[in-house]
Amino acid sequence: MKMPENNLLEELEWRGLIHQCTDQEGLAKLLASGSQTVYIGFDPTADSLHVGSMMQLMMLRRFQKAGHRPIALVGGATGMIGDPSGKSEERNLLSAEQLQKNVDGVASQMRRFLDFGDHGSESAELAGNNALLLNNFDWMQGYSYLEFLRDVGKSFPVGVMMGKESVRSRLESESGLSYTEFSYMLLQAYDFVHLSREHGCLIQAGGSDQWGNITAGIDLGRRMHGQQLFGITAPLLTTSDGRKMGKTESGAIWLDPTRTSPYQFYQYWRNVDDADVMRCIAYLTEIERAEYEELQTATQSDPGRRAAQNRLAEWLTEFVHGEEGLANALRASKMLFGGEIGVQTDASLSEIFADVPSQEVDRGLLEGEGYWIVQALQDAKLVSSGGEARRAVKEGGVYVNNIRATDEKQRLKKDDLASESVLVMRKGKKNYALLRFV
RNA sequence: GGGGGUUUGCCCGAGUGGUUAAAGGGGGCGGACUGUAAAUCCGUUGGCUACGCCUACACAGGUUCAAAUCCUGUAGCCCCCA
Repeated sequence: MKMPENNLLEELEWRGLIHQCTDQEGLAKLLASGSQTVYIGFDPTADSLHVGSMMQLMMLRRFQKAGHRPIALVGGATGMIGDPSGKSEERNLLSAEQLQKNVDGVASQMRRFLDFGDHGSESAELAGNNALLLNNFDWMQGYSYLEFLRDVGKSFPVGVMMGKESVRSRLESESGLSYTEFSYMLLQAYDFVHLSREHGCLIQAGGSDQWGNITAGIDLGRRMHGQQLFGITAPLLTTSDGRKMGKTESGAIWLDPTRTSPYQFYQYWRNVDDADVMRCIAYLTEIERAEYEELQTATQSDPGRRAAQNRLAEWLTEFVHGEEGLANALRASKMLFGGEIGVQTDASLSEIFADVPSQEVDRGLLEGEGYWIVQALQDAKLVSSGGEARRAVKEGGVYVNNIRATDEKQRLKKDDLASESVLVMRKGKKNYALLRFV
């Protein structure tokens, strides 16, 4: 068994990953005394993880690398209830089938972050500090309501529960709080106690929004078994103006390449604001302190180079999508940002423009007098009316195969194709659409 | 139940019989600048194969050569009296 390294907390500290900690000195002693077990819960609200959970997975990974054993707990049971923390409204309940699908999807993605050994199940528990993947549905499903109330509910003073931020804010809001969500805290608290008992897990980590739930678990552990448990939370990954990172107008950034392509993933990080980029590097990557400081200096002295953003995007894309994913993202980025298209093959265009929506149109349109550009823009769905198309051309915002079109009367012919059968239409800086002539 | 007011384009908000497809601002979209940024500046922002035509100012009808602008009715919002 690898001996734990002492500098884990130091590392978390310089990375700014310690937001709150129940007993940092005690925790430091505990971690120094030998390999510990730490857990973080993940909400299976979708069948893929997004960048929000990435931070938590990296946290577990950091523990594992330091010689501790991480438990990734997917909330098959708690997911059925819904955590009110940080939510302004009552959540819709997920169906059992959907939940199972989500648990499976999320579990497979975790393998990139954590070493589960050969099994990734409880049987691997004895093998060093292999990670464990547990589902709280397994121990909650058979727990009767009556028993639960006697064992767990008895140790929960309502006064304390009412004092929790997550409960208070919801009670003050219009939407209120259902009894179901009010009870959520008990379930998560019990998870911690269960894990401490069954797996010797004394530490729970999480985002700062989990503080209330974590401390509830610690209290419960003390009341039920006189056990001392530890909690540590990381700050939430927000932008400098206070919004959650990892969200775009079109939705969350997912780890699943079919939901968010490696190219989009790469682009997201490449475009992170200067004010946020160093925090992203600290929170999400394993870039070492020396390089971190170099990048910080580089960002200050020569922000235009965006050394930090590039490094961040490359590091994360490679970590999540592998070398090939990164290579594709880089290639596509180069071409989509002003690169000349020249003569290509259908195959290579399809690969480069994998994320670009495409429309099929009749090949015959290119014959005779040709395919009117205003029509082409509409067919490509880049504009919603002919007027808008004409305007776009007049404004100089239309490009065919990355060459600016200036004449709204222009007709496209076979010679304009970028490959055997594809035309690359673009409006503005980065709105692409492919037209496939079939 | 009685009286008064209000209703404008994606949003806010001018306009009170005739160059009004509707001032101004916000937002959006283009462009320039730049770092695939921010800020700034410029342009544009109903539809139509389009120097013209069509549809639009809550909805329906009316007056007029002509209405977002006047009249009537319907609906939404607001205020006052009971």
